[in-house]
Amino acid sequence: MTEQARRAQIIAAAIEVVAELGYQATSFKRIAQRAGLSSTGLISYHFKGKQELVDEVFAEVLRRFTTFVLDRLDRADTAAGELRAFLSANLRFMAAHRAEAVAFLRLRPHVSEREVAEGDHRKMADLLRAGQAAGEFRDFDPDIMSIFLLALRTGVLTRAADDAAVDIELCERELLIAVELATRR
Amino acid sequence: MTEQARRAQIIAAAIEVVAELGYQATSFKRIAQRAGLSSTGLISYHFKGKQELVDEVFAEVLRRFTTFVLDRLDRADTAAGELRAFLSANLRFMAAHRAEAVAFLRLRPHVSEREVAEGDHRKMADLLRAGQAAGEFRDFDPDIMSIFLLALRTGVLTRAADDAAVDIELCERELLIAVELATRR
Amino acid sequence: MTEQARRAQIIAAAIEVVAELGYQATSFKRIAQRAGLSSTGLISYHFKGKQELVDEVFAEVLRRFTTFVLDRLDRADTAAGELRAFLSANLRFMAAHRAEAVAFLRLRPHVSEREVAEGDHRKMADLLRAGQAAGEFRDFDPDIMSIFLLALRTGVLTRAADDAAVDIELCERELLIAVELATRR
Amino acid sequence: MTEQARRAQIIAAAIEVVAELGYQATSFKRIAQRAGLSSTGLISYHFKGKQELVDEVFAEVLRRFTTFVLDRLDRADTAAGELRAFLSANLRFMAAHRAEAVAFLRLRPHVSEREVAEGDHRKMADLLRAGQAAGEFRDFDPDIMSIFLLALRTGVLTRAADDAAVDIELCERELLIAVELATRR
DNA sequence: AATGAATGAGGTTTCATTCAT
DNA sequence: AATGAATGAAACCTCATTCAT
Repeated sequence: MTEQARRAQIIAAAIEVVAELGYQATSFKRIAQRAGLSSTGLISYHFKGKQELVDEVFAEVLRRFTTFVLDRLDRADTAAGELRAFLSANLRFMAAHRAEAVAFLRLRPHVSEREVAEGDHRKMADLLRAGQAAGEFRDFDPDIMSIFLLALRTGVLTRAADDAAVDIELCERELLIAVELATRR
Repeated sequence: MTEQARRAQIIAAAIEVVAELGYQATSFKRIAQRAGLSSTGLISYHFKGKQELVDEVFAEVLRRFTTFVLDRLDRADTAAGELRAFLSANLRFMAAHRAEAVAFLRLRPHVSEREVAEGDHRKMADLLRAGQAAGEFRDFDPDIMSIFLLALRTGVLTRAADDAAVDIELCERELLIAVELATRR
Repeated sequence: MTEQARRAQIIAAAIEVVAELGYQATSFKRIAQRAGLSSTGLISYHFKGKQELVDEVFAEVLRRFTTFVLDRLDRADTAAGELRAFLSANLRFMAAHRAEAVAFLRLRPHVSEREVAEGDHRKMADLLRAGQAAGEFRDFDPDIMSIFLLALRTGVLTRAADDAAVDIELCERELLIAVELATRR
Repeated sequence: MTEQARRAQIIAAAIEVVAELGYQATSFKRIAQRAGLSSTGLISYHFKGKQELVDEVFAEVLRRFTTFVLDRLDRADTAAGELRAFLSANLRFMAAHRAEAVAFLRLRPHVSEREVAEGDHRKMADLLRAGQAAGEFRDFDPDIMSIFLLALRTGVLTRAADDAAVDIELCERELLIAVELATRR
């Protein structure tokens, strides 16, 4: 088996275990069992340590998340449209890729480089500034509003992660309305 | 020393440790050191197990949090006013009682009865419904809006917990405006 | 069992294991077996880590070694006499306390503070200087001669540790003569 | 690549690693990294096990050491002269080939056949006996004096290995004087 | 009520060695 | 001859919990 394939297999198993049992209960032993590996030594063979594994798992999830969102962003031609598309895509990711979304939320506090886990803030603030410059948004503080919008994103995802009964489509509709009201000129 | 006093002492130490080092690094050993206890056995003696300790610590923090917030809710005579007071009080709790607030955020995912950690939702939804009945709020889904508002509360607190440089008063002002816009009739 | 007694027991077991199997093969598991402990965790309970254990074991051996030697030093009234007594006592320690002596040699390279393991050099050089000042010794470089004398001490002990057939009393007589010739005025 | 060349390459890397990091930290992994090998399996392929590798590395270092010393022994025409040349050459080996000298000292305790590591003793005793027969040396026990002289050799080298600031030439001069005094008729 | 030593399971990690290719 | 992934034992260490005193 090739290095890349094995790493991918381990990462996939880790995502599942984290999503099901949470970060705390995610041990090398459980990942190895889930992946059908013969020993935990194999994980150490492919990853320098637990932190590297966590970082790579998170990076992989983030990559899929980002790709998913970006794919749904290109059609937007206004800042407000882009913001709507961003929020919609975020919620839909939970519906379409539950395990990854849950793993994303659970791993975030344990990623070694905080920057990676919070990479969205700057981009979001820039988008808001652009929308203000274009006259689409009212005159709020873009850095603070960025905190609000990402808090909404994360909070709704967390709620959906905790309670599978949450109606994500309904959340999406209501969220778009509320954000529109809170940001428009 | 009385049973109650001992438990309070242990809980106080646990709050500090959780706030400083996070849930993961919070072991009986560290709590005992912080509290100046002679043995971790003393913790096991007063609490049935780690989960009970965690639950009680969270309950205690939640009690203080709730008291703090309720104290600032009395004066409100409208639903919108109460909502504003609730949000303000929440943010101010972080400024006034940082350790408790951080412990609250860090313990929440590990509390055994989910109900406890999310007790706010029903009350918030009821408040929103009352406001809608009184014609103060527009016609959103109160359960969903409740998710949003608590997501904002938690997200802003989390951000402030991670980054002490966040200007909580500015957040408060902007948050009240945004929520007003998103909820008013 | 009291803390002190347990530590002493573990240290005693460690001395035996190191003397018999060498540093490399000295694991917590083997020490625990030798001491009749239920688990290696007990060692970690009494010593912060392996390095602390090693350091304490060495310190204990060194203490016994030093006491043994000092007890045989006080009768000397000249520097040359003290030097002879020192060398004699060193060799006799091997004969009288073989396990400690072997452990001393085997642990020395792994002690964390080099200073401790090489504490003799300064004192030896001082003794040599005193002897030169008193006209007992010829005009060698005392720091270098100190290296030679301790090299002789260590080398002979090492030889005796490796080969139990070495006649230590004969070594002692010959060593005193050789050192006398090499150092006298 | 030829078998012999590969073994030599591995041995060379092992010498460096042992000299730099000590025996304990010398793993197949580090040797492979140092040698630029693709896998630790290659080491196992060329050496039956770790012990064989250690033995061969030591044998190789010993060979170079011996050659170096023997090259400087030819000119001596008396036993005393040969002894002086031997000691000088030993100290100079450290100055000229530090890595090999340090590896020699660090590997010696781990060589499987003790005989190899202590091969010098018999030859040294023979030299001493010859010197006594020729009337150059006084009437000491040659086997014991052999222990002393090799202890001096090893001790000084060890000291120089631990502390690069030791002045080897000064040691050499002082050593020759001391040994002359201790052995001459 | 309190102590503090003891327990044993479980964690991550390193290691020499093996094996299919 | 070489590769590099795989193996499984063994290492040290931390943990919550138990228990005799």
